[in-house]
Amino acid sequence: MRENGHKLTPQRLAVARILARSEGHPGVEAIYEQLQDDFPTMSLATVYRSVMLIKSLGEVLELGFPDSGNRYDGNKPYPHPHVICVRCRKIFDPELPSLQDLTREVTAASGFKILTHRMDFFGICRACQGKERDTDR
Amino acid sequence: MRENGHKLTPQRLAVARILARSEGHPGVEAIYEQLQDDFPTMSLATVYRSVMLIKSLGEVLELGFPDSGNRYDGNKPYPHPHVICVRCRKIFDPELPSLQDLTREVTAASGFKILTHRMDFFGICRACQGKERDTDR
DNA sequence: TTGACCAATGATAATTGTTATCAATTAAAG
DNA sequence: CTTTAATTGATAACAATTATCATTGGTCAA
Repeated sequence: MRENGHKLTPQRLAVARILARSEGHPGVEAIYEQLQDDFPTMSLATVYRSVMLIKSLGEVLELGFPDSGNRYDGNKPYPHPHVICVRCRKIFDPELPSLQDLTREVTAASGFKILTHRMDFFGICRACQGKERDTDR
Repeated sequence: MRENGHKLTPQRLAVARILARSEGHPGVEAIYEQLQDDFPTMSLATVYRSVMLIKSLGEVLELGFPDSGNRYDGNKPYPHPHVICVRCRKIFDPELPSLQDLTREVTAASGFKILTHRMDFFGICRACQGKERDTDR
């Protein structure tokens, strides 16, 4: 990761590293906690700023949720569908061949110049389906 | 609109009426402003509470955005795709035949029990494409 | 290598959209 | 009408994020 007129600080490097390596889609708080070992004095504000910068460089995809913090995907920093477990909050990336057809249809149906999109499916993951739930008792 | 153990107040009626009649997808603030004529003393909190109640009755769809207030759709209170203009913030409902295939693929690919979904396309609407933009000068 | 400058940091205040609190009001049932 | 619990209005509290500002520290030129 090289910079375009931005200073390369240890803090930024650390955040970028975490984003690049995380398989699950971490939130700012999760990133902050992972940094506690190596950077105990690092401010939460710096985590926000670093993530914002990396996002502006197009190296991370931001997944905003209105009721809970944003999550970040550093592995596929371009729009793609997500499947989210409403129980354990895990996020998966499904392969959806029909997606191509759909985006074509959107342009045709709306006349918009489409810039980006957001596609989230919410449900119960296989693991959580296995566990007993409240309604069973 | 009848109630299931909830009192029918003028405020709730007014909010429900606005939600049912609005073609554009209004936010709480927009609803609040429309109410100023008939209910000048009505509290913003009551707007929030009324919308929340109506949502819990399944009569309105909530569209949450992390950076800007939520918007509401009282005409189609079930999950469906939206096309949103990033310039004027207008929201349209496109017809997307491929949607059926896509939801099938999600279930197959993820193993999730899908409960709901959220599908937003962001771009520039036809009207805003016509207007000159900053980059032109 | 050193020094200076300006961007970045840390700590915290401010902000925004939303929910909670609570005394006063009012819809609903008798 | 009266009673009573739900609802309202006003405002405080809240959570996630952004802004502020004095201090620190990368970076680059000498």
